[in-house]
Amino acid sequence: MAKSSNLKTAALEKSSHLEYFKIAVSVDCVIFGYEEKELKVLLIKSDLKEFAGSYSLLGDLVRPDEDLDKASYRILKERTDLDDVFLQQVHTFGAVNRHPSGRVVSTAYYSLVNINNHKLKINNNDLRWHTVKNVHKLAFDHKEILATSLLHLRGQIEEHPVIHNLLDEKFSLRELQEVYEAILNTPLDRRNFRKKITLKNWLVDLNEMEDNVSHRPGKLYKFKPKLIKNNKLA
Amino acid sequence: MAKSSNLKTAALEKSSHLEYFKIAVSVDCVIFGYEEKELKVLLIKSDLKEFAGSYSLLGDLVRPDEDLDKASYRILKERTDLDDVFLQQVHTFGAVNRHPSGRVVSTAYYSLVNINNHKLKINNNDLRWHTVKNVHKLAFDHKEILATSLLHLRGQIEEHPVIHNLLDEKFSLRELQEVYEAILNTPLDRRNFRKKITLKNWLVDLNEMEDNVSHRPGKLYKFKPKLIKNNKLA
DNA sequence: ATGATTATGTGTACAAAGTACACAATGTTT
DNA sequence: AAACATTGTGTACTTTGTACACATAATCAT
Repeated sequence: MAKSSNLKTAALEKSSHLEYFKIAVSVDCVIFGYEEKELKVLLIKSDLKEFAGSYSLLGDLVRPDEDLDKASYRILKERTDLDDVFLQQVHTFGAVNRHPSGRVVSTAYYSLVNINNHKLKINNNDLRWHTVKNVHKLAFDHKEILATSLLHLRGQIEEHPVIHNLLDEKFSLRELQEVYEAILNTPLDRRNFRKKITLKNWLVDLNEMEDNVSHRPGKLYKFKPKLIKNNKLA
Repeated sequence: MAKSSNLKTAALEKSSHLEYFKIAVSVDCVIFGYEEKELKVLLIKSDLKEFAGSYSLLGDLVRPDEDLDKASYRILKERTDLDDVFLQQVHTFGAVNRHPSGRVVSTAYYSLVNINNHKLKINNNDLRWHTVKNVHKLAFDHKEILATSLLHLRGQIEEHPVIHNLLDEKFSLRELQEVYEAILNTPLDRRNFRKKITLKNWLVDLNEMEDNVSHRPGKLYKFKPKLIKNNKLA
């Protein structure tokens, strides 16, 4: 806590502005996953009486000595044990009455994780994956946060290869298309999808085939390693 | 301040989480204007000793009983006396040491105002318009906030008619193009610009001509009123 | 092993949008 | 009336988006 002396105008001197330090800052993480052709989101049963039975996003208060971005990583790490994850700020929600227990301004981050690679700290029924399409009510303003984050995600996947975070390293074009369809909630034309992906030039042909399907196997691809590295915020 | 009784887990009960209420929340407004073919930004001389001589964005702490969005309107109103203004959240900056006097998480908003219509509370030399291109150093992390907001603005003007906030009601296509060129910091082809604008279908031909130019006058246009109304955040 | 089933892999015709580029018309200044 | 400055306009080409059908490869059931 920098205590600066001789400020011309002590705009933030604690002693004279104590009333301003009555707002808490939190982070809410919208953690998207993908499984069985559905876009999922990780939710936890709310522990507040006001929202008994409701689910909410994973959030926590930001510590006074913790960067906002770091707080989002901490929350993700605590909940999923994931260390090296795609995470991006979406929006900050600051309505006065958005939290029943006090004034809390919350910054939303969204994340994409591969569900199968991380069946980790998610053991109990209070913390589990929900199909985004079926999420109708959430505690606090979390429904709005989820909706905003989903729109944000839909914009991102058109321009950036962030979607790789949801898939295994190797995947077929069908699998990739299914992820897009799940996120956009709309069917896509197969030939046009392949043309579009080809134009983006994101993929490497592995010269391997699927071997676990009960029909003609497709070719396997991966994302260009360079793109994946640039994907991280940190 | 809702004091809720019988919380299952009092995640935010003040008494037990006092240490979290040590973060202040502020809003910084990136107020863009346009004058003499240049994109401008409204800056104020910093009143903190650490940044003596530096300029900073217009910002203020958010009051405990004030919505985040409302705070940005208040700041704009206080500084420019503008009431009915385009304002949009950009990003939240939360590095621990971004403010020398304490922990302050700040949410940036950007705004577009017509400089000529609002020569208002800007009387003294500590608060004035600066050409964005010439802004090199700012107090705090405000250079980064400005840069982020400018990128955001560049994205917005391609998709939304927000630019009307910078112009008088009636304008020629040349004037409109000059605003785009100032914001994008690049020259545009006149014929292609006109085609693009025509396709967007944002303008109404007023069947009037410029009368204050010393050359062939251009036709005057205005933005469709419907678009302008949808422009506000409320 | 054969036929039915399922999913892969591919190309063309058309529409929409972006880009590069030049010349005649209109008003002002001298 | 000539020089100047700026408006207003269109075409050819490229790129991107969209609609759409058929042969091929592997599995499954009999």
